[in-house]
Amino acid sequence: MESSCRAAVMEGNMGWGVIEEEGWRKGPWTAEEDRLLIQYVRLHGEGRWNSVARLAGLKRNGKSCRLRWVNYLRPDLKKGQITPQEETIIQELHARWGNRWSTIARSLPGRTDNEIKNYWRTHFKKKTKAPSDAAEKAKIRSSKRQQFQRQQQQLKQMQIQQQHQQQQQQFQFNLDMKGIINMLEENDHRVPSISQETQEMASMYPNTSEQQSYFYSMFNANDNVSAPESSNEEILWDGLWNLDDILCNFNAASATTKAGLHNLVAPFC
DNA sequence: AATACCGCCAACCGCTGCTGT
DNA sequence: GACAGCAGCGGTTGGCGGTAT
Repeated sequence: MESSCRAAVMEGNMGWGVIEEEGWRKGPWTAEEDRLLIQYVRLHGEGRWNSVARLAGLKRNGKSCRLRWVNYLRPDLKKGQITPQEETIIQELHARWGNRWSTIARSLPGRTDNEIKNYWRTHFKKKTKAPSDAAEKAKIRSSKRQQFQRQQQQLKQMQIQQQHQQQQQQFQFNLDMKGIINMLEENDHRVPSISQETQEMASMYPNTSEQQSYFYSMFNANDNVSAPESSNEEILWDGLWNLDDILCNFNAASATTKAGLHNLVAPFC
């Protein structure tokens, strides 16, 4: 919103928003263009970006539309400054993966590769000014990485499938949790301490051991209760941030009330 | 008060890899 | 297997706004 206004202002002031030879508009997006793009994605979903111009009546090329959506309009984007936890994760992951911004972004839900890239450039690049042959070293690292990636790819695909199945189970579990919360609200009595409660909640699902262990890992991370083990490093890192997020919410909702419990479950929905 | 500098961010560009034919 | 089209990625650019001089 703010940016759209700013964009519109920029366009007005600077005469940007050029029409290319091919007829594509360039430069800052207007509020109207944003509206059309959002409408298009609602109707047709993400993807097929080259159809956007035709179907949505936008004079933007597919690339531009995709970028605008991914970096700014997506509803699941996290607004606001990078938190210290996120900063730590960015540093860790950059040390691990280098400039693979999209990979890093996948571990920071709601953050875009562009955002992380920009953040890194402005916050860390100066601090970590490398020797002159850094580019060469990076190339070598990159080729090694690609080799490694190919080897891992097949394994990864299998793991992704497994992960997807787990997510579906988790989604169902969250729906169940909502139901429980509704029940609690109906009963309208004070909720006991969160730790005790998590055990009670989990015990309500005696036949779904996976859900139970996941639940324990989320809410009892501070109590040294073992989380489900993952053999895959990336899944582990993906989970790391989610866990951080949950713990933040846990602290914020530390009042042992039903409202607090609401906040704990909300991030999954 | 003027201006130089810097951080931030949106957007573009070129390249690469994937997928369908 | 070759090719074309497309999506995605990383690098780069350029303007705005805040701060220092």
